[in-house]
Amino acid sequence: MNISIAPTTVQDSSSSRRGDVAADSTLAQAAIGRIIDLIRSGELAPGGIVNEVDLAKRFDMSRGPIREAVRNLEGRKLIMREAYQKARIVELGVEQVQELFQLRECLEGMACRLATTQMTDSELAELVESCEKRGDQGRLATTFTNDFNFSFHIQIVKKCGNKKIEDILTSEVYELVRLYRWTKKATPGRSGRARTEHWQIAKAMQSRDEELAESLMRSHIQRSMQIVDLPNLG
Amino acid sequence: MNISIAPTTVQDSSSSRRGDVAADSTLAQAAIGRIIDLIRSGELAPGGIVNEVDLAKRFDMSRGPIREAVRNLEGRKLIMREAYQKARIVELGVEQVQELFQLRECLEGMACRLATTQMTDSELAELVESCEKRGDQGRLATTFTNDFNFSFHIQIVKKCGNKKIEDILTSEVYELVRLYRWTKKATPGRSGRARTEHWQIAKAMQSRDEELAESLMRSHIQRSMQIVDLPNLG
DNA sequence: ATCGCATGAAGTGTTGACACTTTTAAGACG
DNA sequence: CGTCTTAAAAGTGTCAACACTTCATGCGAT
Repeated sequence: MNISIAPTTVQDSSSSRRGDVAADSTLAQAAIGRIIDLIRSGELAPGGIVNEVDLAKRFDMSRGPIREAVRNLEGRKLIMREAYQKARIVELGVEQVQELFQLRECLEGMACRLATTQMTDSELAELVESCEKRGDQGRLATTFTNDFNFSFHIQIVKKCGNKKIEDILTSEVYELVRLYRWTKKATPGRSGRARTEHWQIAKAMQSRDEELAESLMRSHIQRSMQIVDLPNLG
Repeated sequence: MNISIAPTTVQDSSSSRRGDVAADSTLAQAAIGRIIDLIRSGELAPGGIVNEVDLAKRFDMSRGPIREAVRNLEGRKLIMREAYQKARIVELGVEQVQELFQLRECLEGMACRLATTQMTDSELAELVESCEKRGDQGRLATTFTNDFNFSFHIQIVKKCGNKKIEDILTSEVYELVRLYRWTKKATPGRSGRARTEHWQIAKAMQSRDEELAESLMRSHIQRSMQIVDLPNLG
């Protein structure tokens, strides 16, 4: 069936299939997308080393485009490296994950506030509805099955009307958050509570209460961080 | 005397002089710094085209490192480009500058709140003092004389304890804000009012009032945006 | 046995040549 | 004259070879 997964990042996502659109016209661009795919699929885990030669061979291109791609990802702070040292996928310690969620909290809080004034009535109705009908997501058999929780947040962010905020969230923050998400499922009952919180936020937005919407979103994100336990790090 | 200007970005700043520290060990790294210098100095203005060959000749290196540098800056969203098209320094329209300030508002608001709990008493005392003694800055004869207004904000951001927020502000937001700052001076009386607002913020922080500090910082930034008038854009 | 040093291997950094795309400008044609 | 075609120029994209740095292995000396 091959459902193309809606990628958080609009431009540079999975390049693997679909050669029709000529979306990734240059190899470097394609490399960016494919490396991100590797990161999302977990093949390149946090702290994992990014070997230019390996990637070049695997993607069947020379090292030039690879280096450009790595530099780009480095600019987005998804990859870290120092001169002549192996590049690594960023690895976040406990405090750094907390920092990330603080960042997300204030950005998404603002996004939610803005979206509350920006979205149309019908869009909001749709948002509420999507919170009410349950169990309909997560059954797509893909690499990222646990993406569905994001869709709510992404819907809002995309409609906040502020491209800068949207950009930082989708191209930097979410990619990182995604890496530390998989343990979340372990906590039972969380999923249902999250859904309730989503519904409350949507309702606040529908009644055009910016203040409440932002506040709810912020505490929702705070709560969601407390669940993420970090297994392996110093 | 050669006062080295404290650069907003710690790592990748001016590489021009000081060959002792071997800070920019690779050419690509050096190129990043020098391009940023070019942007800050205004030689590469918003909308200006970034020519790889020119830069390569000017920096006396091959195009490889230049391309990597451009890719990095592209990742930071300071440079835009599409395949086979000339790369350009990002150019912001009116709405986009507003978006940028919204972003800055929520990030710095959060940073200010965090710094209020993080900074020591002596650091806060120093901050207040630096707001009270006036006319002592801006006399450094450099390319960026009007940087001094930033120093207040940077002091706070550096002490907020959240590296992610600090990073986004210094390596992405401030660079862009800087580009649209020079018209600000035109408004008379603004400078004094800004100083007053800085003092009020510092005072709120000193009395450890997070809520007030964040709120004051947010309105301070809102006000500072309203001053920036955009001369040339569609 | 351990420490230090040489030596190779693996990986990153840089380069100049070549291929492709876009833009510019000149010339042919209406 | 203006417009279309076309060829050169300018700029970007890619590659393969080479230089440099770091890491790993093993050898010999103490």
